[in-house]
Amino acid sequence: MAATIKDIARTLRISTSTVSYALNGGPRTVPAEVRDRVLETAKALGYRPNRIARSMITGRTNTYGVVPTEVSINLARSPYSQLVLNGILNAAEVMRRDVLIFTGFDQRKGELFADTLLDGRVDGVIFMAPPNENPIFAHLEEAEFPYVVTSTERYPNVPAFTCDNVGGVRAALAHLYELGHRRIATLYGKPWLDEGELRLQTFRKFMKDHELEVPPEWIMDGDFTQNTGYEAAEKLLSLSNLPTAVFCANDEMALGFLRAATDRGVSIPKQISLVGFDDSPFAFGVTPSLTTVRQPLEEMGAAAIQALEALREGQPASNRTFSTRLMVRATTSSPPEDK
Amino acid sequence: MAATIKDIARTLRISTSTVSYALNGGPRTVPAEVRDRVLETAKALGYRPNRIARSMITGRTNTYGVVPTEVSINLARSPYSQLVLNGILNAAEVMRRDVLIFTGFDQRKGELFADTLLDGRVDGVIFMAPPNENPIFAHLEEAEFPYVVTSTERYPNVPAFTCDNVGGVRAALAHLYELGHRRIATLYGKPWLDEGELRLQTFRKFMKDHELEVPPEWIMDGDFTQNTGYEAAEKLLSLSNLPTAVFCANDEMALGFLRAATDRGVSIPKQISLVGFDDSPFAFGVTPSLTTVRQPLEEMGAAAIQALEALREGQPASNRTFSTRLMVRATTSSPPEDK
DNA sequence: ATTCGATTGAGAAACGTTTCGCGAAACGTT
DNA sequence: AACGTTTCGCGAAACGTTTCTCAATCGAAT
Repeated sequence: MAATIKDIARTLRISTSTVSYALNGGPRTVPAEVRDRVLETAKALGYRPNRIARSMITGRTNTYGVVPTEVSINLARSPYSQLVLNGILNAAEVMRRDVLIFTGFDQRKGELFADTLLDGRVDGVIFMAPPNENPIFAHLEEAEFPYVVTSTERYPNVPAFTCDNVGGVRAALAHLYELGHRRIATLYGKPWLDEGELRLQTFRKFMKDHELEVPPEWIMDGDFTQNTGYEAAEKLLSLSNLPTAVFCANDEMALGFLRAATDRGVSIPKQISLVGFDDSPFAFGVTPSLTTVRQPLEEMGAAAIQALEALREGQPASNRTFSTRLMVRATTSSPPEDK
Repeated sequence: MAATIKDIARTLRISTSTVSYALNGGPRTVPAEVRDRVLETAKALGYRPNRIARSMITGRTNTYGVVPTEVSINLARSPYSQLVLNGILNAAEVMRRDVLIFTGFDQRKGELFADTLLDGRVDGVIFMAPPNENPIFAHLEEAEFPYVVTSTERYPNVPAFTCDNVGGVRAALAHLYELGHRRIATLYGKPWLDEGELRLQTFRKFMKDHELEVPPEWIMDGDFTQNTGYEAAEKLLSLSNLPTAVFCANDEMALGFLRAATDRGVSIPKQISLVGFDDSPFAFGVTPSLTTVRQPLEEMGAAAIQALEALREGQPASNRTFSTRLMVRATTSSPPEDK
């Protein structure tokens, strides 16, 4: 049905190689007159190059893969993934690349998923916030397949695009400390993502450095969703021994916390100050607007795909840690006077 | 480097066809003993099937394309796209398909973009909220390439996945009317997306049927982003002649409106009631939480990709209009007594 | 024993490109 | 006129599969 390069060749009674050269301005030159005739017939026949066939030869597809992982799987509920993906897509657009989203990372594990990634459809792959341990990486390594990750530093030899977690958490806690808070709780992300753990460690270190006590029930875990933020808040707010501030490892959990507090008539920030992490798009729009640590997620996504491009050109791609910025808004203030 | 089917054949001194049959449980049977040996050697050699080569023959890729368009291009700022895409991805996951996101729809117009879509990488394509007129569709039509659209009914022969716009708008307006509102303004989406226009038409019809006057300055247009909602609100709120309610064609614009009102000290809903459209994830979380018309965007995305699958099996895929549901929340109340 | 059908295997064509090797023609230089 | 150098064009190999055709082997039924 669809016209091929052979059809053009046959119509013009010339060889397919000549057609190919003409069409591509290929490695060989073709007299202008012939080239024009080829272009003309191509148009007349409605010829469209078949990228699959080309890929067979060149081994290139001009397409990069993205693997959403457990953390980021539910795109709609994860501003993190939305922003990173958006950064990837916008950068891909200017690079004139397309983006293949692989599904089923969690279903088809290890070897099987490696088969999918390595089946020739993409030139490289980005893992968005991959979990700490997964057999897949060993397979990619072995096949010398280009890949990068965001938001984890767990894989030493892999180009990683992360934010300055330590600096970000410190800035948030220093802000609370300066406001006068001494009783600070935290809601961290479960440690299957090492950023969650890293933020918790930094929290612990900060508290220790400032000689502040943290009762164990003030250290709560969640899975980065609003729901777990809500649940954690309910548990925390029923304690007799309340903190005056809470630091959440991401904005979604902070938002859940905020909702729970509002539902229970606990005033934020009058009774409890709240800090999030990410600076999701809604952090500003929420009432009261959320104090949070901004990480440049779109830039990180863009850097990730640009790194793949560099890798593909044979250049070494290096890690990059983006700096964070504390966005002070309306959910933080001095702690209540009494007590 | 990578092992191929030929390597297996050579190692075992059998033909490639036998290997292929063994590997696929192919169209022909292979004695169990041979099959086991093939599978074993495949594993030993680290063989991975090359899907590109397979696609060349079968003409299938098990991948569907998604084209974000002008309206939805900025994934991160468009809850609409996020939800539809999420629906697509989740459905794709259970169908064991992957999703290729095409970039550059607006840069490379018409013919050129058709080349990209038809280059063999995908079995069909979903246009998320495509604009009213675009030459691309004629090309796809001509190539008999499977495609579907969401949120437009402009293309009569194309399977479309939309919501019941007329019913949704009517429900929203009827709600306001019952609360006692008679002075209602609207912020509609620019008519390059026909849903914007459709919602405006329905608004006009409703107002006419109920013999309500609408001064022209109460009919404002936006481009479905928060910013235009904010700007429209600023303009509207500086009028001497204020409505008591505003219907926005999507939640983003409603949110922008809400922010502008808050900034100006105009109380929602006491002074002005506000209704949105979509029921984005944040509509519930915002303060005051937004009254809005819910459309099942994730279901629509899932239906779209399932329709492609049906199309591919040769079954005719039909249009589908999803019903909407009015979510009454805190931005609507009776109009102020005075005046 | 002979025939028939089913099973098994080999070989090769096909998918649509890109690009290499080779020869012929054209050109300019001595 | 002989030579080297470009330019031009053709044919064919290659990429890694799937699947067709054909032939050979094997059982079982006549």
